[in-house]
Amino acid sequence: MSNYQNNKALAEMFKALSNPHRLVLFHRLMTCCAPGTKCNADVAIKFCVSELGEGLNIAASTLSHHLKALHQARLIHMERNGKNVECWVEPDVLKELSTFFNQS
Amino acid sequence: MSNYQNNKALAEMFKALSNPHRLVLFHRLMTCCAPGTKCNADVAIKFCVSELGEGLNIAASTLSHHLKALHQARLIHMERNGKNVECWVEPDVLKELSTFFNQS
DNA sequence: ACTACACTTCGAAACATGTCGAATTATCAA
DNA sequence: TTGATAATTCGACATGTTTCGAAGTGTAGT
Repeated sequence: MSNYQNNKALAEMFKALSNPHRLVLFHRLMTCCAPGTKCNADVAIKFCVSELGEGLNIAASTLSHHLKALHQARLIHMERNGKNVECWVEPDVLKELSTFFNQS
Repeated sequence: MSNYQNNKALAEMFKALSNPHRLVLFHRLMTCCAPGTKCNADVAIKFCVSELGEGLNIAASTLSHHLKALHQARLIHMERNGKNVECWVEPDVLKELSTFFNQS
């Protein structure tokens, strides 16, 4: 985290994860593999926006706003597929964040 | 991150790290060992409040406010020692955060 | 007791965030 | 082309954050 840009980018990731609703959304995308197995699949499981929001009891506009925030922080990817927009997490970002807290 | 309390506590940690100034402060405390060596010392290096704020160009009251936020999020420890207040990071919290992003 | 130093609390100002409903855009199917 | 479904943008409001200087608290030395 030596340079300023990196610090700013990291702070923006943490800001995106600082809201309980967004943290749930990210966690749903993050735990892409079967429980107990190591996540090393090349193809991440994708969720569409409305699927992700299930059980959260927030308006669709709020959900969209939160996912945009996660996307702008470069934590998740989003891609339109027909009527839906699919969201997923690339393993790279998990590795980056994991090693940040694990560094010497 | 299955239960609600854990989610809330994690979100509060990320909120504390979401401010660039606080992230710098935390990082200074976190990188307690010599560069390139694994941090496995039992005794964390401690900094007093004013030392931590060096070069950040923020008012003492702002610095105090930020450290309080890190402390309330359970990211850092604080203890008065004479005129100074010493701050440090316990390795446990780094491990917790590292494994969160590394989980299956 | 007085002073100096380190830090915290308070009050205020500017700014950012979370949330909603309504309106808008995008896509597909009939 | 019309309608249905999925998602986003907009405007508004309440609430929270960042920051400062001023004032207050705690500790050590004179």
